[in-house]
Amino acid sequence: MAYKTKQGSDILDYMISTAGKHVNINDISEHFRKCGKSVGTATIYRHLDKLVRDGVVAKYVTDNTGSACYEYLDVGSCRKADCYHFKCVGCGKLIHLECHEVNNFMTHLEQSHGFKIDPVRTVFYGSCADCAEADGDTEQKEGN
Amino acid sequence: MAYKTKQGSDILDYMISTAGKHVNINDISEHFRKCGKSVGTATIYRHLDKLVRDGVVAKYVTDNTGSACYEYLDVGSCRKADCYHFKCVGCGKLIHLECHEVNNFMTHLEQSHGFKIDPVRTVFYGSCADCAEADGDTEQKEGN
DNA sequence: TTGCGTGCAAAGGTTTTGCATGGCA
DNA sequence: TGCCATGCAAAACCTTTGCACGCAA
Repeated sequence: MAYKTKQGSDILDYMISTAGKHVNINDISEHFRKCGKSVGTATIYRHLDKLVRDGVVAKYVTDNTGSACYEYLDVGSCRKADCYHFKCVGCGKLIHLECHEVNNFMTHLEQSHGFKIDPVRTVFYGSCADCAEADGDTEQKEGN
Repeated sequence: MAYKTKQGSDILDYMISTAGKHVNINDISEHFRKCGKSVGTATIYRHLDKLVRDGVVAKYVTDNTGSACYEYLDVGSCRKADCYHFKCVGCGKLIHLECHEVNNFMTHLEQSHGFKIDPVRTVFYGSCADCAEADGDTEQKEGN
């Protein structure tokens, strides 16, 4: 992607406009279709792939069935390195998790275990306060 | 699966024999092929699906490309609640992470943030010691 | 005998790839 | 003008489903 193209900008713009939300290929495709400008699926995949490699966008995979979802990482306003994600399997909410303990823990992992965690890729799954309360601990339903 | 069948037992036996390791559909298929008894893919999926629903086996999805991997949960001898997974994005290895700090951290998350983490679904992404060392390249080499 | 489990193949879905064309620099 | 990006369609992949047959109870 050495060249700056209309499609590339459109895709990035759309990702920025959805910062904090999660979108999948279908969402993006549909958005462009609604706007009258249809962008090929392959192009979307190719650009998203690059954005993910560049650390501009995060890719979250929750299931083999269904498509991956992507999220724009607002690297400017938020120190992404200290920012982890927690996804509630109950209600489907994806929550930003900013917490000193996280960093301490990640430092421990790196120093004692040699594991260098990538915040952009790592998602914690579990139940949020609301869902844990309403649900107890039994099996959860797909809330997505 | 109301009936007890040879295939069902074979699949469960194999899962038990690989306790602590991660296998995918292909591994299972190949194992049976080597043993002379070939089991249909659909059958493997169907049984694994049931085992996952029953909580006997965990299913980990790390990427949309590549197949999901499964792990027998030795609920008897191993406190699965204390067992997390770390996936190296460099070499693709999936590593068991057993560490007291993890538990402390998870407890903190639950008590201070109300997040109850599900160990079976949560996978940490990053670089393992080997890959972090040999870093600098975005390429992946086979580390298995 | 009843009806579930099996296995094959086809279908279903997402993602990737090949190739000719169009657009950026 | 020289390449890169695009877009279409086909391929590649994993997973699920339909259906006839075999096997467990």
